[in-house]
Amino acid sequence: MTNLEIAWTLTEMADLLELKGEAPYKVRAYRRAAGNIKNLEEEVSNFYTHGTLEKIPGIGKNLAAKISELLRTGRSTFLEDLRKEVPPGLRKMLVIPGLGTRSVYQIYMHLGVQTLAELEKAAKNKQIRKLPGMGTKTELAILRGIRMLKEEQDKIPLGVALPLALMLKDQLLAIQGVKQVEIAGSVRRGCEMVGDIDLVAKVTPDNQVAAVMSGHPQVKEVLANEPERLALLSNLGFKVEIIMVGSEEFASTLLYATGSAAHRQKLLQLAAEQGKTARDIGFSTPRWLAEESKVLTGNHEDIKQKDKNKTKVIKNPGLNEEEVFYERLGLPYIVPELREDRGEIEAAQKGELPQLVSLDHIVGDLHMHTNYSDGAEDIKRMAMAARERGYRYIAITDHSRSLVVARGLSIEQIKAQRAEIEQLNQELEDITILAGIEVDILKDGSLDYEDEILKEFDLVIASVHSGFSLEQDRMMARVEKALRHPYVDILGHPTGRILGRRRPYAVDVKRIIELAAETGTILEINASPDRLDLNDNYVRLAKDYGVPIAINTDAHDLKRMGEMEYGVITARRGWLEPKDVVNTWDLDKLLARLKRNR
DNA sequence: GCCGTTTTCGGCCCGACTGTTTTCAGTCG
Repeated sequence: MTNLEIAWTLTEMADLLELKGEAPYKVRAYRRAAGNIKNLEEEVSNFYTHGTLEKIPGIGKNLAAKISELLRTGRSTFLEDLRKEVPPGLRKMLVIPGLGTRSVYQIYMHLGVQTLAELEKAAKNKQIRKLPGMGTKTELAILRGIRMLKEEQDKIPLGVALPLALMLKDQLLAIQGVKQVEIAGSVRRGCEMVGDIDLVAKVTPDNQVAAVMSGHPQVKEVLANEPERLALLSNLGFKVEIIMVGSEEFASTLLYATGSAAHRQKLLQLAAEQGKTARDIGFSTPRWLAEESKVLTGNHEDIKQKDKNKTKVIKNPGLNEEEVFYERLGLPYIVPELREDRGEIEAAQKGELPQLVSLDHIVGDLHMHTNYSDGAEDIKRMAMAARERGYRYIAITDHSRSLVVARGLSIEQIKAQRAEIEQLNQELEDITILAGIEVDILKDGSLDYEDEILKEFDLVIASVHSGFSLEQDRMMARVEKALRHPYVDILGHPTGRILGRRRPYAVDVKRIIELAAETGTILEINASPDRLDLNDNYVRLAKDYGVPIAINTDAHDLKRMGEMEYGVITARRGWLEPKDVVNTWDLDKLLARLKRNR
């Protein structure tokens, strides 16, 4: 059992215990344990083997016993008993903003509602407002929340899907008869939310993929087992699709399975314009998808069975061999992140594809928290970890005083932190620490410290952390005031969305981008895979307006500094080049660009 | 349920906002 699976199991226990009305500190202990395990570098099973589970922070005697049972048997009698007591369907309702455990349990007890469908029905039938402490507003919040959930349709964030896909890739490579594996589909394109995980494997006819993967400990159910296609449902509820083909079909299959459908369609259209058939360019629909694609694309020309004899055999097919298909259309290679039919084929034709930013270009991280506020590590450890990543600078940006939950900094703490940073800058070589702050934008648009304080920082990020439900006029006035502030260098997570959980607050993002351009404010791509805020489309718009972007992790611990990758993927999907991203610049150039120094 | 003692018990992130009430419980960050 993987750390992620254990963490998810503990989280389910926490949810069910909370629904049951258990003591809040007990519930929090489960959640903390889950969080610690999720972030753990080492496998929990190693601790188990050595009998040192209780060495893991937040794991005591009780939780160690529960984890031992999980690792020994793959099951938990404790959880199974809990599920009998509290219907697991109630957990999904907790995602609805405004509905907490007390309300969900009330609704269950009074109306017997156990699923989202039943909840929606009860709300539509005006049953909710009859319950004590609930009224029409709650009913509307429920219907709104269910609408949001329906939009997501069981999708999973890239931050969960990508690590899983990489792990599966490694595991597949270890199976007899597997020569190469690549991730495909929306994961490869870097979409922020994905429906399933697609992998394309180059195999020999006697491969053991189906046999091994069907019995895999993380597989809950085999959804389809065909000669060239294996569809699985994982324990965590994700769909995984493995396409198995021979060498000569690998590249075309990868291209096909990577999509997007719109991009594919456009390529075929271009081929037709050039008087070529799909077969001419070696881009015929794979057999395993022939039926499905009829529905997906409605294109009947190209879905005839592939004639292997007529397909040009490509030497050493692989990732780069996808280039051949583009070449045959007279195009340069188009990377997966751009394959969305958002003008990439036209740009390729004109030789105007962007030279996209990549992780290698990133030399700093301008948004991170320490144990001065709600981070887990001290400044030095964050700085050393950044240096190990090859960064040249970081900005420490803890929370401001209004954010009490996050232990926002008092004026005295700001001074103490500044002194410590100066000391560390003397001590540490090859990295510069900037003394920054993530200052709250208060409800009236004023900032959480006076200007005399703000001007002392090297860099200021301004973010909204309260009053999310202001209507658009007031919210925009608030953000505009912050953008116009002379000491605000970066606007943090500009829309405030949390994927699958919280909608963006009521802002006009286009207007924010215009204002950023006007005021010289940098906009953030918050790289946390829960946020990815700005998203790819707005990033592209910001680029069009010439607004520079900072890709920041907002890390609260060492591990999450690694989430830079997701921010970079989002930047690439937004067509950004290194020049558009301020934390690819050297420090002098960056500092000179800050509003305060201009 | 965990942790760290002041070592077997008491503290653990706390205050604002919202929707429901008419004094407050629940939710959220």
